Amino acid sequence: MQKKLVIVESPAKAKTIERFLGEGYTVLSSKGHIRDLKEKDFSIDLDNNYKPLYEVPAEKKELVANLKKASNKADVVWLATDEDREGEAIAWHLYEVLGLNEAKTRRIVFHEITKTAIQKAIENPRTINLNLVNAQQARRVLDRIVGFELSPILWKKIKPALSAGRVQSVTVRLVVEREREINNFKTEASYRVTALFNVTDTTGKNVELKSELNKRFATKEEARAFLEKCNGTDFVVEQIETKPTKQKPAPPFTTSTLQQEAARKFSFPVGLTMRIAQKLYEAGKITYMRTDSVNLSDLALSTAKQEIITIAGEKYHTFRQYHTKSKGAQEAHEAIRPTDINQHTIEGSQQEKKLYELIWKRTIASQMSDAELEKTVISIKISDCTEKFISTGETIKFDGFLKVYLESTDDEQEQKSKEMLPKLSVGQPLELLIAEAQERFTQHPPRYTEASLVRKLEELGIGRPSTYAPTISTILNREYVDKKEIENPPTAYDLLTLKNGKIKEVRKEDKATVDKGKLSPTSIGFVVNDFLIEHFPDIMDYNFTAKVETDFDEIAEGKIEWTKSIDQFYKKFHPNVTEALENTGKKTGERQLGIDPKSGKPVFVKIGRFGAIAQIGEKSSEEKPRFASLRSNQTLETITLEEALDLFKLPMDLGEFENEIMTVAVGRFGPYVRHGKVFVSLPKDEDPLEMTLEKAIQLIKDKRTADANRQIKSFPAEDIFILNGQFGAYIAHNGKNYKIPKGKTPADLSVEECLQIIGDCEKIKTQKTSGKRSPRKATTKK
DNA sequence: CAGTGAGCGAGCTTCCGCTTGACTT
Repeated sequence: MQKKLVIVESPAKAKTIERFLGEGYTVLSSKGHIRDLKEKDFSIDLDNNYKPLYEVPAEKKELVANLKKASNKADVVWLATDEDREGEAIAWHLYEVLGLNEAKTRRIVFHEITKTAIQKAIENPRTINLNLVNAQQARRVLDRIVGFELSPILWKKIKPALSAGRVQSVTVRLVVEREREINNFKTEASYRVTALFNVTDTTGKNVELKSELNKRFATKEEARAFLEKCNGTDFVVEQIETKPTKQKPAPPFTTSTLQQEAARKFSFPVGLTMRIAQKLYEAGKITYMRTDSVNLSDLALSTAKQEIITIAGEKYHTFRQYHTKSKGAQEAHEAIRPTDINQHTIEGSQQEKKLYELIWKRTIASQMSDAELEKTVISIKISDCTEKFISTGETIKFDGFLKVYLESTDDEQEQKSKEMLPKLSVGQPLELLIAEAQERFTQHPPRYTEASLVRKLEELGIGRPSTYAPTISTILNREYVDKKEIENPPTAYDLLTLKNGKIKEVRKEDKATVDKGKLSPTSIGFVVNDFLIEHFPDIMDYNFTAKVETDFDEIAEGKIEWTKSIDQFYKKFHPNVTEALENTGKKTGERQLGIDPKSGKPVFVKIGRFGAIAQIGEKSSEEKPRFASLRSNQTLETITLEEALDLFKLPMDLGEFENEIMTVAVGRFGPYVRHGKVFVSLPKDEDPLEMTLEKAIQLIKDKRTADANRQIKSFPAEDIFILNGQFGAYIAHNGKNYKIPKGKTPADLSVEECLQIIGDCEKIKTQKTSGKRSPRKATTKK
């Protein structure tokens, strides 16, 4: 019997497919790319027409060896990698590295994992599309050129270990430009007028009606004048308009919409959403989670239909086929959906359950009928006024998909109440109970969240489903952007109230709010961004990716050679690199804030070796300048002279406690109090400049009790301590930490048992390290 | 882990897209 080998990208997919194919077939996976440009080397031969120098990375050697063994034994090898640029390239690398030949190799693709789809694919093989492979090589080489030529410029001109790239740098740009919009935003005040009426409805009952004026007033005087006009005048129902509207369900999830909705509904960071989705995928609960497609398989469409009819009835079902709108989508997979649509819930962690149910609801809702609504607008005429009061209401005539699921919105404005309005008739009078004119302020555009930034990237066609979450991690790890709580101070506003014929004015205050999980640029982020925009405007253009994608498409269609396309790019790009290296000095983002009133010396802020610093005095002067690091919530761009001068008040002596001096200062890990050799971090909301001796003593005392509780048991003679740590109890000995095996009660351990555990751990460690090293050495020898 | 920013130089850092583990005391 013939031996048949199928290679796919994902192990989970391999398992499923093996089940469908049955006897005679072995299905293995490549786990993504098996070969790439060398990790730490430019690896593009510029003297040899951009020839890429590929290597199998160390961690893939074993896997490749196993694939080679299997393919040598096989009579036929099907390369079933994804149907997109990257998938085609993986197939080609497999072909090359495994030493396959045309006679025994078949290239197949499928977009859904069903028995019929797979069998059909097996029956319709093709050969590897080298044009598509070359489009991928162009993509890969371009990204390497951009990343590995730009990053070193930043190391020289700004700070070591920074990075730049086609995707990450424009991502940072989005955050930087939004922050500047916010900084330049001028809030404007206006007066919003609302009214509460008493009215008799068509059944003769007395009811209340809320209404809002169709105009806002720019000044308090105008608002007051209007309320005076309202006082004692007549109000009449002028018009009642009802119109039916429809609401459509949202399409099934793609990676980016899943990330957005999990963020809105559960506040999940995008990385968490992906980790949970990966678990669900590996357990066979959902289809592939890195996709840009909204397409559902025929099987999914028909089971969804049955399910909807069972749970809600025939009229709730509407057959819908969705089409991807996002730029550069490659649609190698289905939308994200439950593999088994009959299953409404699953077993698993709370987070897994939540995410699964969200996916289930979204999938089901996407095949349900439109919701039918009726919108009612009542306009109220005010005697002798051109302005009108307007009441709007909405009622659901048929819930349709709303029975299951409603997509959330990012809109932070208060949701307008969608209540039912009373039945009234045109011409009837209303009695005004209260009218209020409230001062409102325009809001600056919102900072991006992880998820809203991903949405923007997708909109611009920048990045891919597999890179959205990692890109966010990169710009956070490089400290170009910060995810932190941003406090909005309380805002005071004026409120005019007309009641019982009198107008009263009060000053009120909205509570302070805290923005959580919002992204804002750091000082480094600002400086790197400005440098790149100045010298590499083409790369930093939001349309750069879209432009190169059209080149890649032409390569894929065989219209142009990939090396020619890269050459055109490089000939323009590289001179910019040389120019930036040769003709620019250090870029520090230096800014003079003013003069220090004490010394009369100038005060600067700039990027130093370890980040943003403030500086008093100049280097050239006789006296050395003084330096102080900026706090994590300050940036070069926004810090004021006063705030900068405050930084120099630290470290500050607080006084003595137990014959030791106490100081307060700000270190690498934030503000702290020091007492001799003991350090204690300040609580989050505590301002170091407000620190007193009393508060500092309390902090030290608190730390002492915490330390005492930390210790479960100790054998000082043997230098063994059983301590409570972040991840539970552990043993500390000779400067090292050891895990306590499961099933042991930490408090009951004896010295002997502890020594036993320490001995065992040491043994395992040496085994692990030697075991890992030997095969690697063996492979490198070959 | 709780500074640092004199200057020099060696040696290091870096991209995007595919994929899944190993692993926290």
